[in-house]
Amino acid sequence: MEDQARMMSGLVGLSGLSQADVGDHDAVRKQHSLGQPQQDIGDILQQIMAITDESLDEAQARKHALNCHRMKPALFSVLCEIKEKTVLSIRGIQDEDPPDPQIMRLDNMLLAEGVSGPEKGGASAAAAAAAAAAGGSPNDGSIEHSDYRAKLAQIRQIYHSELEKYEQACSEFTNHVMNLLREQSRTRPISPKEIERMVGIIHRKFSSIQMQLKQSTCEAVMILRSRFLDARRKRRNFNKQATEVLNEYFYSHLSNPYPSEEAKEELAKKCAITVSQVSNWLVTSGSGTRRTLGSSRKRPNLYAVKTAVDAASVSSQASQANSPATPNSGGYPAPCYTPDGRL
DNA sequence: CGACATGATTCTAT
DNA sequence: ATAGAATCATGTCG
Repeated sequence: MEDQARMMSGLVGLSGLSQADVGDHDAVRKQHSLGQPQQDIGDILQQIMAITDESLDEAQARKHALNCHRMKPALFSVLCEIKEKTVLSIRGIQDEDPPDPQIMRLDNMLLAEGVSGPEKGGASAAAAAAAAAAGGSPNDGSIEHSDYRAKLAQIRQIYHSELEKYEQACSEFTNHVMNLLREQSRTRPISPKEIERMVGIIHRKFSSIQMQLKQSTCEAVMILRSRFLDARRKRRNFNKQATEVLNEYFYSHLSNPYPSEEAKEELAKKCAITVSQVSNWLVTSGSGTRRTLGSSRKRPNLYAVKTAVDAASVSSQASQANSPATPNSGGYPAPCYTPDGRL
């Protein structure tokens, strides 16, 4: 409202009309009806004030008429002048746009999971999957892994296509608004700064959509993880050779079944399993052995291992040892089952 | 299909 | 913090 008053006074100065003349609409109309040329300004103002009450078509026609009006450039420059002053006052309140911490968290997670960021799956993942499918042992978990990768790639793809859609929509809308503002800037003063600010506002509005997208993607990844990487659900028995190696180690180190990291790595490599699997195995087997002698729950097959170890000591090839599924009907060698006579 | 085997995880006592 | 026990969940075999 105050702007309007200032605008009026600006125009007054421009056109030479007195303040009283502009303020008094009846007087303006009277003067207009008298056909005095200076009354154009008052007339324009009237039309501008009334434009919002008109229908779209009418307004459009009126706009065009006003645009062609001979006083338009003068009016426009005054508006610009006024705008220049008012813009200075709003300049301070905007600017800072700290990145949303929530978005940052989501971004970090997506990056960590390999959903966003550089394409690192791609060919190598496909190759790994192919290798796993072709020759991988069914027990080494690589099939699950490749399955996981495939699903992750799927999520990744959906995420990117959605993000693309989002970005397209956002830029389309931004462009639309910018064009609108540019077009309007022919009739009212709009500084580039203002357009920039509007773009910022639009982006902020859109970022909530982006957040939703990222959030649901994160959720999908979490669900996928819990389903696929929870090895308990995807337990696979180790292959024969692996259990043999582990058993052999276990019984030759019964006195101290806590291998160093290097030793575990060695075992893991031999058995084609992970180090943590080796640890797990030792934990379960150890407690199982101590716990189950005499119970129905047999952990490592002592008889088989003993023979395996014996055989290994002769031929250094434990492969021809009795199968680990050796009959337990014969029972365990009872309390003194350790090769080194302990326990 | 049910019982057992077994790798992984969680709980507990030290 | 850690070892060991208990438990869980899935695999395997008859």
